[in-house]
Amino acid sequence: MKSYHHGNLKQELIDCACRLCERDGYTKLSIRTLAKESGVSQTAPYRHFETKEALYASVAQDGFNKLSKAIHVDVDKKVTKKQIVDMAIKYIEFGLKNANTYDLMFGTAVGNFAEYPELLESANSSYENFRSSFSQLANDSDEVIAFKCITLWSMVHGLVGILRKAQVVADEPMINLEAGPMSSAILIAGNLEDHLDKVISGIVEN
Amino acid sequence: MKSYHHGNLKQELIDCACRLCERDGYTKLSIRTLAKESGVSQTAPYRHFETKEALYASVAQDGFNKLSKAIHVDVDKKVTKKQIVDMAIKYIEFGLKNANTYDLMFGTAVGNFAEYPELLESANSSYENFRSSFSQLANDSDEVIAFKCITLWSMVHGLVGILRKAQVVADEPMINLEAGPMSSAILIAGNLEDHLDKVISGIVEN
DNA sequence: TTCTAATGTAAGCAGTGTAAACATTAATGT
DNA sequence: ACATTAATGTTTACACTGCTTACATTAGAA
Repeated sequence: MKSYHHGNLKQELIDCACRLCERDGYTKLSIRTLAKESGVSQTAPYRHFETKEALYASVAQDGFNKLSKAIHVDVDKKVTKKQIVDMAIKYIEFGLKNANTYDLMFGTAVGNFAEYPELLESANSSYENFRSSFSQLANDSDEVIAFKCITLWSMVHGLVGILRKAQVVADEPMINLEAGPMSSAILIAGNLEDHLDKVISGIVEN
Repeated sequence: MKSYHHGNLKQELIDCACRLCERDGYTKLSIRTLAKESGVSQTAPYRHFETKEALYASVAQDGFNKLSKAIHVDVDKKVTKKQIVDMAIKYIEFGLKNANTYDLMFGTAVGNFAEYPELLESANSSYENFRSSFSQLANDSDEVIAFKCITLWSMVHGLVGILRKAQVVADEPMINLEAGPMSSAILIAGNLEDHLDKVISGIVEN
């Protein structure tokens, strides 16, 4: 005995989309199967998402919120370099554990974040996590902070991409990643923490 | 007066696909329009590419070949740090100028390079460009070379991603990229070369 | 010259995003 | 309390997609 109105369809669609996107990759997601999964008609989702891209935007937003939590550093007290390194590792772990969602966040599936204000805010907020940590590390100008910040962000972002591709590009993978839980991948990638420490030192100590 | 057999369909399909992928993004490419563009029937392409992914693989392969040319450094003589920095800049320029193709090369559209041996070889060859340059820079073990190499590659790869997103993520773009020719974007991103030099120093000087 | 493999075509299936017209109900204003 | 409206659902349909199957043509090898 189900009522005509679902009651909480939008959130259920988002949750379901997040699950399916992460499981199968966002390209495999169809609005029709999503609707079926939620027990509504094929076109019901269009009452909540104007286009498929808008749905992607919601999934990406959820991803940025989770990323913010994952890399959060308490900035009440002064931030140490070690905390920055930890943050970098947390970031990379997030990118590897949530690879498909990460694609949605940083790929081209959502063309222009400005069209989705909530996504834009979540993305900016993730960036702000990076920025504020750096601002508590040394007495730099905003400009220098921004540059250090972007340099680190680029590095961890790039590492996520390369570590994922590494399994694929080479006959003998350049870094031997286990398929299993990614925390062990970090261990296997071995010197990663040392290297992050080294390169981050290069960034931090001007 | 056209003959039943096209004569050079495969290469024409690849060329056309490269053009359309770079212009509109690979998601917009359809095999049907590609066939129409080449004046053959809808299903003719399937005689040369088993699946759409196989077509993507050819486009990606072409991308890696172009990348190799773009970043090539003559390794007969000893390589200087400045040459490494130049290579990094060339890489970033390539990624920004050929953004859509770059997505195909490093995204998930082609799931497993090993299924496309020619693609795999081109990709490995690009990597080898990086590796051999580093090997001419200092007397490091293969392992150390590999790690330095991956570290730099990750950084420039990440920069490509972030510089592209930067225009989108923030209200005020973090780095003010011109939409025009990307060489000017590099100029506008201003301190980029300095920063590359700085961070690369951190990598290179162990 | 004949046979075969390579390469082309035609027709059709199952699935997609999304638009338009209509049905039901929750919320709102008097 | 009731009428109206806005929100949210359904039905139907269109144009498009990747891909399969069965068949047609022709280039090249035997």
